[in-house]
Amino acid sequence: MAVVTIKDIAKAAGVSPSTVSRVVSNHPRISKETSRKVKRIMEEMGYHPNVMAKSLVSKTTQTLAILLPRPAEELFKDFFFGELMRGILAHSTRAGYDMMLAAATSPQDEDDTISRLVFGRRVDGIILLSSRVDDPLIERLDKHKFPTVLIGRSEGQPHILSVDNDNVKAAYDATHHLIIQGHERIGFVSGLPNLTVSLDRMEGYRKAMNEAGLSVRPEWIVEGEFLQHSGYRAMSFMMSLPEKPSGLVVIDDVVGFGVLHGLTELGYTVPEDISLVSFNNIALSELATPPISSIDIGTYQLGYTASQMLIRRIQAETIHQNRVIIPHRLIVRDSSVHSISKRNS
Amino acid sequence: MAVVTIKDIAKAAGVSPSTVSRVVSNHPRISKETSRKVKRIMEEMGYHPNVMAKSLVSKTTQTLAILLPRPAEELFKDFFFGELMRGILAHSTRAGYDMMLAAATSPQDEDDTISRLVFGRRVDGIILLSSRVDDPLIERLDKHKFPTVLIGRSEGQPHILSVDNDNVKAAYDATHHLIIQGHERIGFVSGLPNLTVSLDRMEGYRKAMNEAGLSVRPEWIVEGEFLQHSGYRAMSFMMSLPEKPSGLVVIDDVVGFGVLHGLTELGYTVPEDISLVSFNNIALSELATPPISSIDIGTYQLGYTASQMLIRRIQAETIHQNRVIIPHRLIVRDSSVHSISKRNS
DNA sequence: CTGAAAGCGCTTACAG
DNA sequence: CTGAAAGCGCTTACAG
Repeated sequence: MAVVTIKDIAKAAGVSPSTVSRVVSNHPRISKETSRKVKRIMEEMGYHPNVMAKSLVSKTTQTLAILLPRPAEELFKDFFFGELMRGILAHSTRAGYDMMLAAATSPQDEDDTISRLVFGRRVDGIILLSSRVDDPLIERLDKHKFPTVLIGRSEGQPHILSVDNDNVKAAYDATHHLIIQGHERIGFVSGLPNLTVSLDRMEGYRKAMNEAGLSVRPEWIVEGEFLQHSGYRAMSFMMSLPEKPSGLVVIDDVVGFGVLHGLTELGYTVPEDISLVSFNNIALSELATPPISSIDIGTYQLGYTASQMLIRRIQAETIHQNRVIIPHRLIVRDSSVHSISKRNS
Repeated sequence: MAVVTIKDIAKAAGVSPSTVSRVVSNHPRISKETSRKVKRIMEEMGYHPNVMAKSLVSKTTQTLAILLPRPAEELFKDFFFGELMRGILAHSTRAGYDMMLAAATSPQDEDDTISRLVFGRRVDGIILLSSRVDDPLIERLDKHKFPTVLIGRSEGQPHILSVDNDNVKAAYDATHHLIIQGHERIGFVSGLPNLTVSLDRMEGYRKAMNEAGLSVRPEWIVEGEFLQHSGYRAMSFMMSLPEKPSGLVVIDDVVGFGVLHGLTELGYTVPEDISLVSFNNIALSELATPPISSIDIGTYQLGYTASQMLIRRIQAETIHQNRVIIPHRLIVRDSSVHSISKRNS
């Protein structure tokens, strides 16, 4: 590729590089005539401004980064992630920002990545996915006042920008839904215990159970990862108990798929034997057999809003709320309700 | 954030900026002592090299871009994409490259994005997803000899680097599998006709049908998008025909989910009434009811290999094959086989 | 309305 | 082993 610089254009147009630069940035005090001529020459010679050089002087990169949580490998297996990306990209593209995807394989690696991207001034802001309890990273970014938006929540840094759901309430609603269907033995298939989302949903589950005066057996609570695999395992464990739950709240639809598959395989019927509600409402939940009841957490909105807040912050606009809660709603499907007429049974 | 530059370090260490630069890049002819001292001071002052400045002089960015096909919005709805990204990121991260995600909303926008990223020298190479027939973009990149890898194939530029499946053979295999199960009326639910993957799979389908002496009715071929929605629509159309197919080859698992759901809803049984094979083998395919037979196209490998080829190309290493074909294999599940004992029927 | 000059933060022959 | 100088491609006060 031939590299055409601003100097080449200047020479060809018989003006100074300063003038070319002003034409490129549509500076107001440039004569129409000069502007037209320079633009024509840029076109002819195939000029494209060097983004790096521009960044260096403007000290801005027009780029954001999404930092994938450590086990990025796993993350992508959860389909929830794609929807989140859609939301983030929709807004950032519109606002003229490029998006960088940074995967970190180890904590050490994560530190290096942050150093490179953030302190190396490669990006203007960063979106953090999946908040862990006591995440040192959040503290580090916060201390340096680097524009950051967290999807989730952080206990240590209450003033950090964040977008989240009310996960306590969401889990409460899911559990309550099973309770009013008459279930008394309700289990909870959770995610990794170091994720705030796991803690919050657990809390909502317990709260609903307590309020209803139902007891929570420790063996009805199983932790795992966000993989169908985990759902399968959790299910086989619970179904081996002398006193089995009759309803399950499951941390994620993919895990829910695993649970459902396992139950079917063991000959149980959903919802007759076991009722099921999970979270995230991924596109395939409604296509499961039976369709899975799920808490829609507004995944796309979550991403869109995160991008919006981050860009506002970068552009030093006033931000009215440091913490935005995206509303959730329970989508009731056949996996949790007997009374809905089964179409093919 | 306080900005510490190489000059600050130089001053504090009592050496020249050149020396600091050499320490940073582990230049061999720097005394152990100087190196140690400078490193200590960098640590103390919190020095991080400015990536933009480095790029400007080195003319390399250590960054790749993935250009999302135009309707990126849709793409993310297909779960296949996440797996592809996993593969791409796994390798690129390992090789020390950052990844940029570029979404283009319109053709115009796509051009601007390319100009900015490629000609603005913001990235060192680019991975193109989803090859369309006669894609002008491929030609443009190829003409400028910009390091590019295409996931898919391009008729116009046979020498461009590409990673692909043998989609003709894959569809042949899928169709043949139905044929040896005794099906004679087999339909094909395709994707958008401007994608090479749609064309190739269609060809394989026709080929298998022809070889077996089976006729292909035009109404048994339906085109749509890669969404469950499309599967649903295709299915209702075909099931309204006087002569319905008894087997279906479906371009994508997500579409397959839609087909399956629709069939179940209409009271058909799979595979007894209709047998089904689709492509991509996404994680949830095996959890469908019944589990969906699918051609595993090695999605992760596809991404991994693309990244590998691109980085080799950038680093000017010898590339033995311009075009790499990732092998596929048919995963037979209950959706296409009567004889497998149904666990719960 | 336009140009000359300085500078963004780094690297790298060229000398020594 | 180390430094001074030039330069990567751009922008932006400062003059005029």
